[in-house]
Amino acid sequence: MGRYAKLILELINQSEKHMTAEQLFLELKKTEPKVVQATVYNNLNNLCQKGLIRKLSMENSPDRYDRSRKHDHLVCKNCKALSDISFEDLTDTLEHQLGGSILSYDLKVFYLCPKCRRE
Amino acid sequence: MGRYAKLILELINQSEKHMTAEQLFLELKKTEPKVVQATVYNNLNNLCQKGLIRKLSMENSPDRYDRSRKHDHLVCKNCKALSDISFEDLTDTLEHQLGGSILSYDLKVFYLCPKCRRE
DNA sequence: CTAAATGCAAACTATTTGCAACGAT
DNA sequence: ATCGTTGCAAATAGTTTGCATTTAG
Repeated sequence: MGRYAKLILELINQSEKHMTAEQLFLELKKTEPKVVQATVYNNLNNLCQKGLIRKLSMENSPDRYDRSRKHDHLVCKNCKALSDISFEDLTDTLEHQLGGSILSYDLKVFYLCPKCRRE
Repeated sequence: MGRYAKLILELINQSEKHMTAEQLFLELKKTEPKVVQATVYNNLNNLCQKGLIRKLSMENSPDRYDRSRKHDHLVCKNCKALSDISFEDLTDTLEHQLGGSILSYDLKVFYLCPKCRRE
């Protein structure tokens, strides 16, 4: 695994931020001024393929990257703020209802974050 | 509501296909040869805003459009085929676990479709 | 008559690709 | 020497925007 791949993986694992490729690039550039965007994109794709990180497709905004550990997401409908949350595992329930086995699932729960609720 | 908006809405409501903007454009063009892509995009955005249709953000592929009626999605991890499904409503469970109210949720369940399972 | 809808071209954002150079094994 | 990694520039895909024109109420 390349130098940048390691650093990018650390950035993703050490932050709660769900950064976009652009944000990761800017962050990485602070310590690695020579890095270019394409390298970040390439590394992100490699890491996804290896299952080391997870890509989150968002509506009307660039993809964000997240740890690969299984968990769900809470998304503020208003400001789009994204936070990790672990709801009870639904695999059994879903498999039972489907009548077959599933590989995984992606659950985004929309709500109004405390800040937006006060408006 | 404009002429094209109505037709696009019908296309989405009458098909199970979860078409992309491009596919909808091509479909619409069969009967309305003068329509251009930008118009389709504009109408799709309008319809989304009015809550008449739903946009599905997919990983590594263009957005797809779907009926707005609440339901979940089954996605084949292999061929990306997408089908509608209604799992039992989770709102109460999620609200209970979250300890607060939610607006909605988006659930994508990944599996291998019958065709891909045979390989 | 007016506001909304459309066509068209250009702009834009996010991302990918090709290729040459580099670096570590 | 070889192969994966990087930088760079150009290309691409998907989508949006500005503006003049047309259409419908």
